[in-house]
Amino acid sequence: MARSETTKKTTRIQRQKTDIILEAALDVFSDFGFRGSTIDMIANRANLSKPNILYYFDNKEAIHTTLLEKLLETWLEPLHQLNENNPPIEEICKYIDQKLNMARDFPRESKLFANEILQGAPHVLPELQGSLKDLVNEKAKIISNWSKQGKISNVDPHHLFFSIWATTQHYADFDIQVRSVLSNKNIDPFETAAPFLKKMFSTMLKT
Amino acid sequence: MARSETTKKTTRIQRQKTDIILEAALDVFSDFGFRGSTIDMIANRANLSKPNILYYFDNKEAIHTTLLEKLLETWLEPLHQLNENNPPIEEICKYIDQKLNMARDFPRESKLFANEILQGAPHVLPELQGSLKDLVNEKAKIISNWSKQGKISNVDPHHLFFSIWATTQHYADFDIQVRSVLSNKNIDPFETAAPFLKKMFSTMLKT
DNA sequence: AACAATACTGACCAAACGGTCAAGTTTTTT
DNA sequence: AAAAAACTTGACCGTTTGGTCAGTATTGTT
Repeated sequence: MARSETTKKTTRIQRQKTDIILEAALDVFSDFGFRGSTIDMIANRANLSKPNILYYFDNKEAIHTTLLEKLLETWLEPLHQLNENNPPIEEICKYIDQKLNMARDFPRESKLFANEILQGAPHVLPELQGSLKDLVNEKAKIISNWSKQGKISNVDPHHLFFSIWATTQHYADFDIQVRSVLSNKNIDPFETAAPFLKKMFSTMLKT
Repeated sequence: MARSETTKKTTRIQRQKTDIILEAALDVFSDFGFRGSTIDMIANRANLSKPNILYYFDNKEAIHTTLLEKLLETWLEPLHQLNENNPPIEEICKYIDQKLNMARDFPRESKLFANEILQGAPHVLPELQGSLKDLVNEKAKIISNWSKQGKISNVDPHHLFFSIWATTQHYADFDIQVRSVLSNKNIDPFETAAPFLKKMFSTMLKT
């Protein structure tokens, strides 16, 4: 147990330093993956000593786990908002916008998550099979209902979600490839991706 | 330089052992990433001793680089085949099929590539900015021409490619997530993904 | 001011890891 | 069959890395 956890009350310094460490760790982990990152790298980035890092976190994995837990909450939030009673295509487009904005504004979180899934989700597999699966199945029913009611075309709801995740997160996770391929470096990939994706998905969903 | 490289002729044993090592290394690297893999892990998987591995390859990075080079060739092959003179939507669907089959049949290669790009493409950045960019731009012109000729709708060719890559590779790279979310474990994600994706892209491209 | 609680660090340790090498074994060549 | 070439490995080395700890400094409390 980290020494700081032995005290009951969380002090001002504990909150500050914990935040600084997590911020630095997100930088490092998202760039180099879990195994590619060292506590020293995190310490340097945070301007703290290595033992000081370990004063606040039990070990390297505890930092990683804390980041992943925080991430999962915010990651699923947009999907929670999908509302059956609003116009279907508007709702889907809103979801796409939110996911794409997250890829743009939180690329480190996206990469951290991608790294975790690529390695077989060693830390978050239970969550995938639990809360994520439940949430997706719940929202998949909404899509199915819309289809049955003739409000949108007939599509496999799961593959619809997979495609939205894949296409939006791609701009964060494969950023280096996207920017390498685009000849005109002044174009912001995210700005041009938004209308493209919304057009693609809404065209498919139109009856 | 690896001792085996000092000899001019490549012997039977050299070819055999090199293949065995690369096969084992692909297993390991795709599962744990470059930094997460050790030469010992590769040696165990290959049923060889660590020094024996290093008899055939200078160092760990040389194994990795060899794998990436082999990978890039086959990875780009399907795009090379995109032919301006065939029916556009058929050609795109054929490309989607090929990419999806590669994700299904070579998931390790897909993960290896994803890992490399996620970390900022430290080993293949020149290729991304060179041959990949050139190839994509060449094929993007074909898409543009089809659009101008009214054969397909107006779409951004680059984002079209990004979306095809993202959606097809997603089934290999995020396999664990896909399977976690799907409630019916008997469904093969790849089988149901194929018609979904072909429908999505062809609907968007129809004029 | 004095005391206690919290925060911090230099020095250190053990394990893991990439890589080397001398010496031995197997295969190929003559 | 003998010599040469190619192949293999146990033992070893230096570095990196995760983590510990005793002691010091800072902050908060009375």
